[in-house]
Amino acid sequence: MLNNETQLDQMFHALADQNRRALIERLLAGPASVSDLAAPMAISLPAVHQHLAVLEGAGLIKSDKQGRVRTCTLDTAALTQAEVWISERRKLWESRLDALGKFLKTKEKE
Amino acid sequence: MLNNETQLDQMFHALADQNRRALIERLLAGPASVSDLAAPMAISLPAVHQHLAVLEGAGLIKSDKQGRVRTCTLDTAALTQAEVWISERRKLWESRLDALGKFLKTKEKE
DNA sequence: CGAAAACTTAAGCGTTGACTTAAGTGACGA
DNA sequence: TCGTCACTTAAGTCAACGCTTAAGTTTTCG
Repeated sequence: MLNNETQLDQMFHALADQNRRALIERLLAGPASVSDLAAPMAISLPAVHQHLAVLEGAGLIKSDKQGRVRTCTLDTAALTQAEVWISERRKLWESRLDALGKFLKTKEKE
Repeated sequence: MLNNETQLDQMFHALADQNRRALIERLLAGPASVSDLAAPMAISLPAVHQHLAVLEGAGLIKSDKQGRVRTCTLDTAALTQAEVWISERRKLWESRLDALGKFLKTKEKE
């Protein structure tokens, strides 16, 4: 398994592109083939293929080829990892702010 | 204000770098000056400066210069936005999987 | 068999990113 | 006042990105 940091790098990098987020958005409606995914997009099919490779590398989607059709599906395990990273830090910071607020209130009384 | 999409692009892009995440991690312990932030890092001070600019552009930190010292602070408003984007999609997908699971169970009974 | 479908690979091109070193700028402090 | 500190700006390098067009490959179907 890959290093955790590298994992996060790939994940956030994958999410930092509108076209890739659009692909995720489309996949929320259910699995789709590469051409289905490419159809509504303004870019070429090879470009979509490359985006899908990035998403799959980041663990955000899985895909399976049957015959000549590759079907892509969302996989939220990775998404959850990103969400956890963010929420842990947000919470830590917010509790720190709370503590600071209380400290300042205590100070006021003096 | 910037386009929401662009906002997410900047945010996720900012998070997709270990050095920048390390800076965030350090700032969780409280505000710090640019040199404080640069000290434990393996890169040059101008490089840190550039990372801070990216973080600030994404709204992840705020900074204020007093005299010759710039003090940086975390700002989780942006973090929350990223977290919301992710969690909305994860939930949507998971509820879709649940629905699918129920559907398949119903099928089994037939 | 042979053509068309559905990718997939390759090569190339212009842009952006993550650094670096060197050279500023403005604020302290002796 | 003058050197030092704490950045800040500039310029340049090298690799990674996102995209394109062109040329494969493998299935499928008439």
